[in-house]
Amino acid sequence: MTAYHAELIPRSPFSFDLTCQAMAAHTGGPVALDTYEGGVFRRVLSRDGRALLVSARSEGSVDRPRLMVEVWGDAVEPDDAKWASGWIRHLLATDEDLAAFYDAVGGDPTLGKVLARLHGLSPGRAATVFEALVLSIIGQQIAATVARLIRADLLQVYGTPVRRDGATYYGFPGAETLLAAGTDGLRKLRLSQRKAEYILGICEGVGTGTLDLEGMASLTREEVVGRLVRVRGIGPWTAEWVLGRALGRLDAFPAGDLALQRTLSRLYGDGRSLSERETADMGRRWEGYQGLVVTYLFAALRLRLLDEIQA
DNA sequence: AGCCAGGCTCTCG
DNA sequence: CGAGAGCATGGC
Repeated sequence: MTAYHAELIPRSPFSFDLTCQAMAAHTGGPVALDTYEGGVFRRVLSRDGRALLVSARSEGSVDRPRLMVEVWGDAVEPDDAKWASGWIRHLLATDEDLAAFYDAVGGDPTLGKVLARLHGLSPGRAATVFEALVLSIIGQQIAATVARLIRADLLQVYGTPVRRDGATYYGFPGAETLLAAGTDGLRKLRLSQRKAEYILGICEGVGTGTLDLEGMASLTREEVVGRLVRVRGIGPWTAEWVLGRALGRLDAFPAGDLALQRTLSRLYGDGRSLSERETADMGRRWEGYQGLVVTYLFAALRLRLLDEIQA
């Protein structure tokens, strides 16, 4: 096995550490899709039927960011390094203009403190819409800890394993694989009957071509949400979540999200829990950047920064 | 033990 | 329209 490398220069400011931590939080667990250990971000992706391990580490700083990307695996070719670099740019959203975001919303004193603590955090993305969708459906309603356990089983049972230095990394299973797993296979992962049906329905649509998920990148926000919500199992929360997580839309805003409602209530409300409508109204304060605000609030929540910010 | 989790569909008024 | 039941499972 050999490896090839490529350099990648993100737009400044860019915090490799914060961005990778957030990625790992979204898809992590006992077995993770995006892993971040010892300063190395790793992810298994397929190219022409070859499962390759793509990794990145930082060789710069937040203000002078520079990443070294590596691609490793069977039958890897020099040309794969550029391909891997393109994926890291997508996954870690390395060319997002964070400075413009800070200018636009930094005037808000409460939010300003969050931005300062998370300077350079970029809104990382899922590799595909399909992946974001399946993971979102798994995460619907259930506690985050339970979702992590189910994700781990999904990867271990149906993912594409790549072994390196005694560790195993998993690529996300394709629609055909999950389709073959069937209802029984998915239920064994502790998914409800309905969630299994939702996921299989999506796999079927992807397989037959009636559901073009990856083509949604070129559509407007309204078009994407409109089409997604028509799919069984996808409601407003999932559609907005996928819009932000996979398509990188900075204005995606899952107003129905319980954790988001609680967080906004804590920071801006009177402690009373916010309704979905009130949450959506509040999102308009940050028109155009609501999704990025959500990224920052959830990161602050995970890192337990809200207590000190509130005080 | 019972209630709730980073929702959605279906049913019923 | 809006409201309510049911879903699976692990934590508290």
